[in-house]
Amino acid sequence: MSPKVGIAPVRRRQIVDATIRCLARDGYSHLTMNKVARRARVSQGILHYYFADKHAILVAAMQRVMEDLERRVVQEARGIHDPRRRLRALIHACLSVATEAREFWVVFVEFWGEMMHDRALMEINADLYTRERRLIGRIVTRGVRSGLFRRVRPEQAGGIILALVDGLSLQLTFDSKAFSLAEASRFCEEAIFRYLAKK
Amino acid sequence: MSPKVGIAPVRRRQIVDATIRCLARDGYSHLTMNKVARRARVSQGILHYYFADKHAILVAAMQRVMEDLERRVVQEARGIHDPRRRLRALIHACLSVATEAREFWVVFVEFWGEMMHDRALMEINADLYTRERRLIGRIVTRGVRSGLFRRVRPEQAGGIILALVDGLSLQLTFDSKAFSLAEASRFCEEAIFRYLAKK
DNA sequence: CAAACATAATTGGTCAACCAATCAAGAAAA
DNA sequence: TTTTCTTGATTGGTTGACCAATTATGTTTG
Repeated sequence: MSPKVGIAPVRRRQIVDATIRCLARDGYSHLTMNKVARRARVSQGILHYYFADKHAILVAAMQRVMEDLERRVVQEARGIHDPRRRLRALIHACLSVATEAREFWVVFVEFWGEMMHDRALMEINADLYTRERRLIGRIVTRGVRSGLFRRVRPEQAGGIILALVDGLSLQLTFDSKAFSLAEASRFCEEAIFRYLAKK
Repeated sequence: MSPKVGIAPVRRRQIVDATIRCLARDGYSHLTMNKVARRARVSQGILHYYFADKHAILVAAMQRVMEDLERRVVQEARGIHDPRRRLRALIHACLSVATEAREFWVVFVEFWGEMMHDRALMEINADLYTRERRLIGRIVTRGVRSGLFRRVRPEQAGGIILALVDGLSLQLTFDSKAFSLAEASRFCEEAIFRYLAKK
């Protein structure tokens, strides 16, 4: 009645993974269905069996990239209770994505460019950032309650920290001579802790 | 001996402008020579008369976007002598690009995605950012000498401030419900002045 | 001054390559 | 056998690039 049970999600993942690898390798403007099919080791036809069209594949790819990035960040800061150390871990996790998980970061940045002309992609991204701001906001709130940080709006602090991390990641990526990951980490921590310092 | 002298730069500019408007309107992945030609009100053939290929047009377009952005920022902070006010003006200039000169900002972000796979574009961008870091660095140095700011590495401060501005511009662009330009300006100034504050 | 000339600028059409999407037909699992 | 999966060839359409022919604009010369 239902042959090859459970193959659908496997195939979908296979296709999305191949898409991400293609994007990382050749960029958005050189992405073709043929390349994706070859990299996923399936026929062209099957792409349209599992996805309505190219755009649907891109939406799924962006979803996976965002998901992966979020998991990476959440996981890195988990298990640490001291807000200062937790923030430090989170900053390091975010920044090291740009250098160590370059593939993912490249695709992430590429999506920013496309988002501007694609409501569906824009919303996926906006949701991620709202969650991230809140996540960071909660860490900061804890620090305020513990008397470590000055009183500050959690969402605002989240926005600032996220902005700083994104901006430094960008410079780290496309201008590698400017400063190293270690330096960027130090700068970032210093700026953030001064921002959060009590007087 | 040389008919229509001086028309070449005019045409080139015409073509590059049309390219930028196309990018702002439809995005990188939908950019075609035909669209550019139509928007520039010239024939398709002439594009290849003035530029070797599509890539050459894109390089010229990126150069113009970067140039324009830099001019805008430099101009805004000129004539102000107090380092604090100057920094404030610069921050506002950068952030308002994302909202008021949305077209330019959109194209700017689109180029980030393509840069990753294009050495020529990457270098144009790296040069701009080096100059911007130094520009900001000089303002900060002045503030240090005047005793307004704590002692800090100029290039590092430039990197931090630029990162914060870029990151906030991004959130401002693709998540307009998060905060307004005015709020972003305040957050940014607060964070930076706390970062530069003595003790 | 004007006719002949030289070269730059511009056009519109052509073309091979490539693209996303479709489909008929068959393979594989239940 | 029936249903789901999978293939690979095909389709109609688009793309960037190229080019021969034409036009516009100066220069030179008689």
